[in-house]
Amino acid sequence: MTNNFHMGTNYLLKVITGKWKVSIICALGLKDYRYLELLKYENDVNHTKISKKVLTEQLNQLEEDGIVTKKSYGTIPPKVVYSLTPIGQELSKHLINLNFLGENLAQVNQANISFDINAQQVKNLHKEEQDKN
Amino acid sequence: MTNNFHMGTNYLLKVITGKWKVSIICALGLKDYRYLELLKYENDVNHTKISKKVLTEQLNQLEEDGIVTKKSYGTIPPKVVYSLTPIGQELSKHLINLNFLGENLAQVNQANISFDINAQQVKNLHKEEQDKN
DNA sequence: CCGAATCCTAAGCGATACTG
DNA sequence: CAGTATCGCTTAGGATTCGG
Repeated sequence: MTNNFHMGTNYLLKVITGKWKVSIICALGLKDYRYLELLKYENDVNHTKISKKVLTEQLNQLEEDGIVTKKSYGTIPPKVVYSLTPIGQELSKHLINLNFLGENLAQVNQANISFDINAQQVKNLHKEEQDKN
Repeated sequence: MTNNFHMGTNYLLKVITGKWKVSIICALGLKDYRYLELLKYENDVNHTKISKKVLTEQLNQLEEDGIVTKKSYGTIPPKVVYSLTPIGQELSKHLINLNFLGENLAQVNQANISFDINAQQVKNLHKEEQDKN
């Protein structure tokens, strides 16, 4: 065992670090998605809002890193379908395996396992409330 | 299977996201470390420099998240020893399991798997060169 | 020897508006 | 439908200095 026995792990972590990437990979592990369909799914399952800009960013990075592929049908209106590469499929299985350990840890830590909303989003919620009045 | 089958994974990822955390966990998986000893180890194995502030931050977060524990001997000069919790031990095994997949992915992507140095560090290297002249 | 305090920069994320 | 472009806020990480 060399000194660098964790470098592969580190690289992998870098590839999947990003607020929505795990969620995206796990979603695509079950079925392929079109762009807006995926956007809607992410919003629903995580009970918060992901912007199109960020979804595009994360998908592009995952594509660049060999986790997802996209197929564009040259139609109008456009149709683009995202799916996992073989290695992306394998990764999604590993991620789901980690879920049990993560839930276990969250329970020990008495942590809230749902998605966080940040300060800016709280401000916006406040603003929405005020705009109603 | 609920819609939230990846939330535990996401929580776990959040806990281990941080430039040095994987490296720290894997190191402590092999043996316990004192503070400066760990600092030196991280610098050596990653061929770059980790500041004491950041090491302290990451250790504190890992402690708060139930991955590491520290034991202070009340001596002068101080002696503090860091080690993994049981769940931290389990985590380190999972991380090492991911190493193969990560190396595999890096090879497919023809990516350089070593630690990156960032723009600021490049600037500092330049500065050092210039200061010699 | 083991940190805490301060200051700084770069990157990530989000809201919103616009386009082929 | 599937994205870009622009802007602003927040956070992570690093350099450096000080303290018990």
